[in-house]
Amino acid sequence: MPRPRQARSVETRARLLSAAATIIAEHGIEGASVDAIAERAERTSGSLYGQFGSKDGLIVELLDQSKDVVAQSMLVDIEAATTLDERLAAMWRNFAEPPPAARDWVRFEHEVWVWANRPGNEDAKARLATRYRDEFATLAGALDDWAAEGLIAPPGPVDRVATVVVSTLIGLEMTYRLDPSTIDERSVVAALRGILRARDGAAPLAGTATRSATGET
Amino acid sequence: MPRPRQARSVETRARLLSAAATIIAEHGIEGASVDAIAERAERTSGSLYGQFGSKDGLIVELLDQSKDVVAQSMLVDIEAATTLDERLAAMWRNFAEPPPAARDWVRFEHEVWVWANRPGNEDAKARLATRYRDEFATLAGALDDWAAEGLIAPPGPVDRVATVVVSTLIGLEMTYRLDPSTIDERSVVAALRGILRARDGAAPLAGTATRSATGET
DNA sequence: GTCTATAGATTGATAGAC
DNA sequence: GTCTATCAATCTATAGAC
Repeated sequence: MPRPRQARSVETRARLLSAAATIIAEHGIEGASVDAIAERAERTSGSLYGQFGSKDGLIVELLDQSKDVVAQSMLVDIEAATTLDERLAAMWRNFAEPPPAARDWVRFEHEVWVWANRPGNEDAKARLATRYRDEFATLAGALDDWAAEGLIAPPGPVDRVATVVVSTLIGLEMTYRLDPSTIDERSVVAALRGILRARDGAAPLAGTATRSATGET
Repeated sequence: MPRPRQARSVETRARLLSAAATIIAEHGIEGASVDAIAERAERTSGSLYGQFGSKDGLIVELLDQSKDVVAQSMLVDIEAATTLDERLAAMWRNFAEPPPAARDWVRFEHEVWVWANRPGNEDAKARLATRYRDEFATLAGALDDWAAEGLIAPPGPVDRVATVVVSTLIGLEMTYRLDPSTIDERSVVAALRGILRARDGAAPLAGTATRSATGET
């Protein structure tokens, strides 16, 4: 592993990674040439090879880094929300309309998913799978809390349900990306409530709601 | 057999399309060279340009064709199933483990989605969006029937719910593709039941509390 | 660690014969 | 409509100076 000791080296690395994320988000992995990445980072291709060894080396590094960017943004918004519906809506909005800083990374995720799933990239695929599992586990922790509060009654192990929830959000985001008019927040929240078996509260079309009985099981 | 010349042309077109779908499924759109496609079709690149004008022309044609292949396979399985759970499971299996004939097309769908979402391919994106909408509408018709039978109580317009259901299946399939061990059929069916507000079984719907089939937390 | 310069291979696309 | 032959552009990666 290369050990950048100088400040300039560290900055070069960061610049290259950032430039790569942006260009890949726009043109895809094969469409992002090494020269184009280096130019945007105000460096040269030689510098890129010095830092990452190869183009694939840079992609893998990028793949590991994107984890924090995307997940962290979502967790902050979830914590800020108070009601269940607000939390679910916050999750959705983080997928559908992520903050500008995370926008490129969301698009990058799609590019890297198809890339990692192609033959020859099994290493990256395994790495990406691990990363996903970590994020599922994070949400599972939150679901556990919500279940303890009596807000939801997950129809299975929280790990499994969390995996389903995140996968659902990914699929919805894809459809939304293709044509935003086909997905509305209300429908998404209703779907998530259904998956989580949310109890009463402000369900869009659900019937009556007495109120949340805490100690009931 | 009339018009042997035309027949050859028709076969060439079909061969090129089939070869392209296979190679793109494996190597992606940019990774599938015109020469490689032509070679697999036992033709030459000149033939490809004679038929489709350009590589992008072929992709668009492929995009339109894939519609029937994927959706048709699923509808057949749904009709064959009798109970709601069987239908939902059949839908999932068509995404997770499609029949060999459709396997390449599912992978192609992912490749074409990221490609169409990149700047410069807005035409293809609009075309793909239309195609998706058609498929959503098809499922919406089925959901209408199920609702009439009292099997489900969709929490919104069937068009919206159908869109959410298909999107959910797409997202689940992506996670499954990355690591099959993270998704099990039981969880998927439970999620779909939740989204559709399925009646009977473990969920009395209109009532307040859904009966928790699992142990408590 | 980063630069310049360039090698070596591959790409999408075209021209013209048949 | 399909083939052969080929071009110009572009790509990843390397070599060597500093």
